[in-house]
Amino acid sequence: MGKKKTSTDSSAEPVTLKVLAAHLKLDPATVSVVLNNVPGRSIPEATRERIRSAAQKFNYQPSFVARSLRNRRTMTIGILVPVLADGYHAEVMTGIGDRLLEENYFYFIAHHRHRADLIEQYPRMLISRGAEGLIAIDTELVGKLPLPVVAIAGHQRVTGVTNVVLDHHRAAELSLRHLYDLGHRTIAYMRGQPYSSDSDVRWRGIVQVAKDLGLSI
Amino acid sequence: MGKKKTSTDSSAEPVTLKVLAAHLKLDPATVSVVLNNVPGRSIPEATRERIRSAAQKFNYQPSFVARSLRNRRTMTIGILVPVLADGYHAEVMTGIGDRLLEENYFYFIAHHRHRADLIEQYPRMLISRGAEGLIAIDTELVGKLPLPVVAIAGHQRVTGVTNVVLDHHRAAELSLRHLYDLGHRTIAYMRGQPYSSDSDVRWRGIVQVAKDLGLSI
DNA sequence: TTGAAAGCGCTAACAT
DNA sequence: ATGTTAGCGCTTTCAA
Repeated sequence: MGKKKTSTDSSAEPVTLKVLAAHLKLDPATVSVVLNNVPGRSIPEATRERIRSAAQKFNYQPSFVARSLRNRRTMTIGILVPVLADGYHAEVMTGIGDRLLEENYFYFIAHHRHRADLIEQYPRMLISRGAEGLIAIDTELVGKLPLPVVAIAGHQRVTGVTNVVLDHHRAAELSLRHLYDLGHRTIAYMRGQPYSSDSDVRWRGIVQVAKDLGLSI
Repeated sequence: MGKKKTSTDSSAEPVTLKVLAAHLKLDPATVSVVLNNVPGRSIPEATRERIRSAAQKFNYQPSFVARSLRNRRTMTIGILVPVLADGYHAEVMTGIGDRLLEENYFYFIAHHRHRADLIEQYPRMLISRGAEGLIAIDTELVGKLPLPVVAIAGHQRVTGVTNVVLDHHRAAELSLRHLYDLGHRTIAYMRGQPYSSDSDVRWRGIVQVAKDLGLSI
């Protein structure tokens, strides 16, 4: 094991597109094009192979932040939840997380312990961090946010029932619309527990909106 | 409420530093300097106030991705966990999350359900996403990663005990070192449950390394 | 078949 | 007291 290296390899300078391209004596753009399989570009298979194996060899990992900045897509969702250690919420999060990871999304989780200041602060932070959508679990968001929000109420208050109906339809609208905009056409919905007060109305909202969008559930 | 606006405000073009500066007839750099309270720059309080109130008025939210790219700091940690719906792990995550959020860190969580392919894949994805460190809860990572890793084993296997000791010291080293590098000097450590097999050795590792670094716990 | 240029939004040096 | 320049790492026209 030659050279000096810290025990964490933290000395290794990251291999960017640029260094990779320099090593290949090609332009970063070309490398990018190949690695991303951009269609409609004629590049000989030989070159492609050269590039791919170099990427492999140097263990090139594209920078998601750079890509996000350029593409204006972060593939990131923000999740708001009162506490993490709640069985029901954890199940919901699991379901959400599964779908998200499958779709190459990651998510930030922020738990607020019902502190009003945090409930107001975190959404902004999540937005600032590039969240493309918010999922609020058992969390009453204040004000309208400039991005799609899905509200999942675990312990629905009895008061404000009228809003609940609205919220559910709205949530369905927002969530499905968002996924729709992302190009998804087949969407799984985890129906709530039968004993949960809002499962039913939420389900109806989903079905209704799905029909409007011509989606299959 | 004039103009047309969608119900989600999704039509609103994001207010960047540039548009803010343009509106103020100042340079983006100047605005940035003021909003970030960069020391050692003489800018009249009047101008500062103008900038600040404009930022407020337009609800300017700095782009974390742009900032991350520029500063090479993402303020993001990756957390690996088998499943979310586990009481003990949830508690650990809560503690971690609390500290992280306090320190303005956010975290990605990836749950792998012990699937080997995911355990190998997720760390790369997290790194690619800019995670500055990884916390592996009850997760046996494969190979050395190019970033600080803290391993927290919930269900410690009886075999491989020798590694456990090493791992704990290493974890302590890595985690504390990482926080140390970030400038932290006072660090809270959540000691494990007394009945957990590895609480003790882990604690000793922490204490030892902390002493080496001259940290207070 | 490949490269050059521009720019996402931000900030740190270096002018003015 | 403020502006200009450059560049983080990437991708997308558009040129060669």
